Amino acid sequence: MKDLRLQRRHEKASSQKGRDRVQKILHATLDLIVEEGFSSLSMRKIAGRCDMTVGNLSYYYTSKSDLIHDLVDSVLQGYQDIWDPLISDETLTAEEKLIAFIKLIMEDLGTFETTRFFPELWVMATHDSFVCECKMEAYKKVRLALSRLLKEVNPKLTNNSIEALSVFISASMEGHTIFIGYNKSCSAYAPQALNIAVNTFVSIAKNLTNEQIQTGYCFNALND
Amino acid sequence: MKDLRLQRRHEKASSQKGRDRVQKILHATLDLIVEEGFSSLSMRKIAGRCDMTVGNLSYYYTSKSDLIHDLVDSVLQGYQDIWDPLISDETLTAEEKLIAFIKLIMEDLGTFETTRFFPELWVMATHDSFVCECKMEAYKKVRLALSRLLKEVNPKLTNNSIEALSVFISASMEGHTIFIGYNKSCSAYAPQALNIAVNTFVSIAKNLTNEQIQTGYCFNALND
Amino acid sequence: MKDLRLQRRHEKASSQKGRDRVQKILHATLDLIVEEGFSSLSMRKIAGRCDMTVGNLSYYYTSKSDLIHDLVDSVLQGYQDIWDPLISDETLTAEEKLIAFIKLIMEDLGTFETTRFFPELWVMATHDSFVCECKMEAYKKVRLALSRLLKEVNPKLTNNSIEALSVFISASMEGHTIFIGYNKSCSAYAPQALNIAVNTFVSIAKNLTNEQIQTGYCFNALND
Amino acid sequence: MKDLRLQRRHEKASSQKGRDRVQKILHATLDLIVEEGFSSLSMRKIAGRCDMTVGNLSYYYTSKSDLIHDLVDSVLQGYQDIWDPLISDETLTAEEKLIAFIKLIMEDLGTFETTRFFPELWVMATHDSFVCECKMEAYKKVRLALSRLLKEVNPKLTNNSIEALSVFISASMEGHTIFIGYNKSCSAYAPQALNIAVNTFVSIAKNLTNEQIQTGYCFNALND
DNA sequence: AATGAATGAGCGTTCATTCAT
DNA sequence: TATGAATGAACGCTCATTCAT
Repeated sequence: MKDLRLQRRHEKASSQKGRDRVQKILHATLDLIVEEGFSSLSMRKIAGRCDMTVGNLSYYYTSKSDLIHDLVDSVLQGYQDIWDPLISDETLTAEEKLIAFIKLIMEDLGTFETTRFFPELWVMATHDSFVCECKMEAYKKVRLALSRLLKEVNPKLTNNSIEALSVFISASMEGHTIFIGYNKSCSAYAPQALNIAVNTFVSIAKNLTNEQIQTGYCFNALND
Repeated sequence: MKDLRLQRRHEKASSQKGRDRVQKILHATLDLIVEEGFSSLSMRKIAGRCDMTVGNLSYYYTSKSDLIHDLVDSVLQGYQDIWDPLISDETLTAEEKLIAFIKLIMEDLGTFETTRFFPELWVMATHDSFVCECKMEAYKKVRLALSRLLKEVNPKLTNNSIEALSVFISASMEGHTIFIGYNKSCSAYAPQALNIAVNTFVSIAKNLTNEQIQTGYCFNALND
Repeated sequence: MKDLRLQRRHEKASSQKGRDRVQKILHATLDLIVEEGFSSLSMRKIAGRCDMTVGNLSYYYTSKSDLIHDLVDSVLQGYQDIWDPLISDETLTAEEKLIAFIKLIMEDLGTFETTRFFPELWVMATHDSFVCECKMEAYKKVRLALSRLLKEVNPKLTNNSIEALSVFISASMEGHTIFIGYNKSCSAYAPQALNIAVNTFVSIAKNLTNEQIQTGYCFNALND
Repeated sequence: MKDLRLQRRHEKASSQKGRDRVQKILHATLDLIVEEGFSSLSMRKIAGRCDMTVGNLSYYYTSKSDLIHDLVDSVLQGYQDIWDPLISDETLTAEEKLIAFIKLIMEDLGTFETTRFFPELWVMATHDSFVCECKMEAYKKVRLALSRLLKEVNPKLTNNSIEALSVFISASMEGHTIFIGYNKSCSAYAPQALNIAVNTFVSIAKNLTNEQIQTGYCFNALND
């Protein structure tokens, strides 16, 4: 996630210095989460990374959860900024966009930051309703974009089927984080996994029927 | 994960009382991780749940990580115990086993404990090499079982393709934890996701070619 | 050790309040070691003596050993500050300085703080390399000063003999700590011990030969 | 102190097994003190060294201080057993015994166990009256033996002068522990220190006058 | 004689937070 | 804006001791 911009509209970010400080804090926090995990994150460590005192850090963020919330919001917005141009690219067909989107996500999830950040996010979201909200919103946007593409590719599917398919494709891609993510045990299979993903997702987008999605498994339904 | 048995061969488990205590500790620990998350787990909380003193808890587990390791090992073994009978069931064909296995996992991942435990496990594994080892071993066994079934279903695939497919299917299923897991935002789509999963995984198991897996996406490759 | 000044150049000693606090902490720590021994010293006791919380104490000294090291360094420097003026006093002859130095040390070792602190230091040094280093350095300086005086008093001695003599005199004096130190069982003999020490050390400084030091005991060697 | 025998007349030492156990405990305790210091000694560590449980250790020694007291008593008695034969050896003159005694002590203090144990003893004695009593008694016996020899060597000295001289010689020798003891910074000077000690102590035993001891330093008193 | 189990206090350390300056 | 200082609670862990069996 090289291009991740943590741009905040923080209240203390009125002056240039304030904006810089907030940026520094957010980057330091993200780095620490990604390197050492959320569970060992502390205000002291963040302040240390920024060469500031704890007291001063408290000036910018009244509480730890304030900071976490701002960070999560900011990081997820950063991803949004990467996806958006692709989704709204009018030079591509729906299928091309679908393939490009799959590639984008599957490749991003192999980067160090994404591999480390998202599992932390999933856990944080379980125990923090604000983070949960942010996470849900972000994933919802992904599914919405996906749904639009799927609808175009296979107009016969009902809205419910489309949405179910979006969930399946999103979930399947995200799941790869912990298998072919950065330095994970199956990283070697990342290229093949991408191939399988593209082939599979495009194929089911085109061929899966409402009946298969809603009623269950019909032997040989897909391949005759 | 209703049947999860945390049976430990702990050194202090020589007497009945010792064995009971260890069981109680492991269950309390699992409950706490599942309810409040690993990052807020403390020896004091565990001891409190077991109506024992911290000192006494320390008698059974010298260190917190000792306890965590025993727990993780124990929980993952519990899953093994659920999968094993199915994998070795000789009354079913490979395809039937594959379908049953997919169902087993997709349904289990909707239970409260699994939904909560696994994301915590993924995070723990990132920062604890023993937990990482356990996790990898457990997933490896799943992929091994999967690979055997896939080989039977589609003997034309090379070992590398088989393994890549195992990774893809495992990852795709695991990914559903955070979407259709217990009380997650897409839980309503759990039945459809299962249908899609079964249809999709069986289909790609049968029809995907080595070329598609190894070389990339060929337009219309799957559906003509 | 009445004049012992625990002047620290501690990082937290930038403001007056910080400097005062650090002083208070060091004094409290020294007092506790001297009264109750190093083995029963605790951060809580130190904080209690200073009317501060443990948390605040930790603000000044990140770890217990940090504090101990600063203390030891500081105390030993304090002794240095007492000896130095005497050693460099140009109004006295070497013999007069030697006598004055012996008196200074033998009398100091009868004070409560010295009697109690040094045995603790010897033990600490055995199990803490930093303390060991400090101790060695301090004693080395004493022997160096002693060696210079001895060389002047008896120029015929080789450097090795001089140093051996310094070791002997230092060791002999230090050993009195546990016999004629404050409230020790032989405190009553302190005046006589001082007399013997002065007479003996001056005598051997003047009369001992390289041969006696290097080769061993020659009957009647000293007294004819 | 290779020959150190820790022979106890412990109440539990009625049976052979009981005696063996007590021996094992005492040796383990001494080893731990010598290796890691009294301040880090714990019942657990002792029990561990003896391959017994804490509970069983408590059967032999009701409390930690019980054990320490028994150990100290036992160790000091062990030294006594080494000195006694020399002191009562009737084939030697007083001066020869004096020299032998000095050598015995100065050489013993270079052994690992003595170097480590005695400083710990000095510190323990400061904060434990029983240990203090034991230590005083042991040193008293040394001084008594020394006094007898000194009286023979120099009958003109008054009892007070004799005792003062004993204190001086004892203290001087003991002080060498922390300078030329096992692995100490001046260990290289051990041979010379022994030479100086023998020459010096024999010389002052023969030549020091009551006046020098009681009244102070008279210039050139010793050497004309 | 020996074990396993338990207690309760204490340890050094880290923490988020607060606040005067 | 920024610092230094302080609090009070919690952390994982070790300890001597006790006691039923």
